[in-house]
Amino acid sequence: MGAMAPVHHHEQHEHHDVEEHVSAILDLLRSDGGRITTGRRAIVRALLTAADHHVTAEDVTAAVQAEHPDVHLSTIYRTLDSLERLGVVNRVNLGHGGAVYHLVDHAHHHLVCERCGAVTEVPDDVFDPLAGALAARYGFVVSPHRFAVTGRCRDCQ
Amino acid sequence: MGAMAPVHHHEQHEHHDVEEHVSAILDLLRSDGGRITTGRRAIVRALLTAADHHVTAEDVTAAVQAEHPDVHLSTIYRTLDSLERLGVVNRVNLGHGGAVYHLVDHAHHHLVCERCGAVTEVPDDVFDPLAGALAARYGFVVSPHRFAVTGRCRDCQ
DNA sequence: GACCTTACTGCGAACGGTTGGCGTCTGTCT
DNA sequence: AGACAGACGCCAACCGTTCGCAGTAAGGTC
Repeated sequence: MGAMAPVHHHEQHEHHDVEEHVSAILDLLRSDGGRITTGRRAIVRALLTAADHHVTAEDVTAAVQAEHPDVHLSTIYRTLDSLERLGVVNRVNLGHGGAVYHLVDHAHHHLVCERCGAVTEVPDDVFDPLAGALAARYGFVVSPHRFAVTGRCRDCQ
Repeated sequence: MGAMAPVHHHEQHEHHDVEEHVSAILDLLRSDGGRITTGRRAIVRALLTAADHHVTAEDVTAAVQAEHPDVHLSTIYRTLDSLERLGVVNRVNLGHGGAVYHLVDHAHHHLVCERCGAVTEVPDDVFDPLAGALAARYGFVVSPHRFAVTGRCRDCQ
């Protein structure tokens, strides 16, 4: 059995991880004086299992409402807000359309194509020299992952 | 006389420059098939004489309406839009509140403090290494001055 | 200078994303 | 179990911006 269904085991394992992670985040929420509701649990789960790392409030709403139709949009905003304050997610304003959220441990910056709208993730280290220079010259500490760089992607030159 | 009122002369000179600059931009607008109206002239003048380099559509509206009260907000948006297409101004989304516009020849990037909202201008060259790295690694060409970097300014650490 | 085309205008309504107030409900601590 | 503080659904308002409309006027052409 073990050798016959490794993928299945793997999925179980991932599922287990997700639930554990969900609980950890909810605990964080509770230890901050917050309360745990089914809505919040679903929102956190949606964040952890999102196909894309960049989800809009609308994306989260769709995922959550698939299972819990009466979780209201404003609840999603409020919960995402709480999660951001707790440092669980980052909210990034990509400039066009709504903001996107992603987990802080998916640390990266964003390149947004002003033509086709494509979002490219780039690792932090590309920005390190810039961050260093800004800190040294201006005393300005860049907030990690809070901003997007606009330009033209490879395909849209 | 010349030695007695240099400032006055200087102001006259600046004023002359501004009107010349206004005309140059309006000519650009016309040569693109556009038309010149008192509203547009006032909008361009407002841009050129703005105290701050970063003006919101509201700022422009206030300045324009001081002299021409019936120039409508939507006209300002439309004109700023045209000017951006012509490459006269850049529109920058600072993330909070409205977008700001500035002349392209005031080339700079923006550091926005997420705490106090202060905007620091930084010269292009600080970003050159980053822009080079993004172009080399991702084929991504950064749009000059279209984005803002979020973080904490020196006073808000 | 009159004319005609077409762009620009003021107006106001609508948009999209987000926030706020309300009264009710429900976790959580004791 | 009871009490209190959050969180909830609902929905209206918010802000910056865009759009459609009908009217006006700029600027090339004769």
